[in-house]
Amino acid sequence: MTIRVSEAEKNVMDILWQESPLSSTEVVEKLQSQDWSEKTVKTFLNRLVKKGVVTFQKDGRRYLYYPAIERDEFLADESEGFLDKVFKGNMKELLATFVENKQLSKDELDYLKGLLDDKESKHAE
Amino acid sequence: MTIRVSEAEKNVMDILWQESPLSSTEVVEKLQSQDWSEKTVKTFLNRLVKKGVVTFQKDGRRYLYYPAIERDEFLADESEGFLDKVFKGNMKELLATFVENKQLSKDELDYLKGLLDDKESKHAE
DNA sequence: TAGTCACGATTACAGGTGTAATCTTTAACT
DNA sequence: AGTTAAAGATTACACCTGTAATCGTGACTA
Repeated sequence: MTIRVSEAEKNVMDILWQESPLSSTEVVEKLQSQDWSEKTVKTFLNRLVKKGVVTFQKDGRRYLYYPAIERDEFLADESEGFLDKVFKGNMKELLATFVENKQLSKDELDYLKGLLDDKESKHAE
Repeated sequence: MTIRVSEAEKNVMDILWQESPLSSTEVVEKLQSQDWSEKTVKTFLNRLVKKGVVTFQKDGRRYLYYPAIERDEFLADESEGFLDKVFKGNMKELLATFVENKQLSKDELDYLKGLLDDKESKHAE
């Protein structure tokens, strides 16, 4: 089940998660900031299809691509892997690192507190 | 400055961060659970030295290895990269994903709240 | 002192990744 | 209908990674 999407490919997925289906040309356009050759982007689309994380429908001579996995599922998966690999599963240390090293805005702090309160109340149940 | 340590190599770093300096043989022993050949471990040590993240002192015919980078610095770096690459810098989404998907113990929740209170008070200053 | 052994250095090799260029096919234009 | 341009398919190629095996050398042993 472990999804294997490389870093560069991830940028392509992000585009498709934002909007789909898209033709390869459209994906290329939306990735202008990456400064990749059109060929490069098409290579990634191809690889993503082979990996089973992108599918397509034919539309005449071209394909319309769309993601075959959910963004949320993917993020959860990546996060789990990161926690395990970098922090050896130590959630407290991970959270501490993020909270310590990035100075969070008051907004972000409050948001996080809200999340925690939610969780805490579920514990109470 | 961006540190580049592969996943397998990271296991070696973890050993050295726990205790150093260590001879290659000692590192191999401490990595038994990984079920790697001794040769493999030595390859990693070599690569880590070439990457400049591990150094050594000679002790007769063998080397005593120790980390050349701080664990904290490394974790902060990796975390920053992860936030950017996977969550495109969206800290709130990252936090939500972790807090939602892993069920935190009451202990972890309290710990985290403590951190937040600390931070919040600094905001007030 | 000759042989062996253990250590680091060098080499190996397949699969993944970044980054394209070239090939093949076919829809579309003249 | 013939030509062309664009789309996807295939091929390229160097570097990184996982996973070792082999080489060269100096230290230790019989």
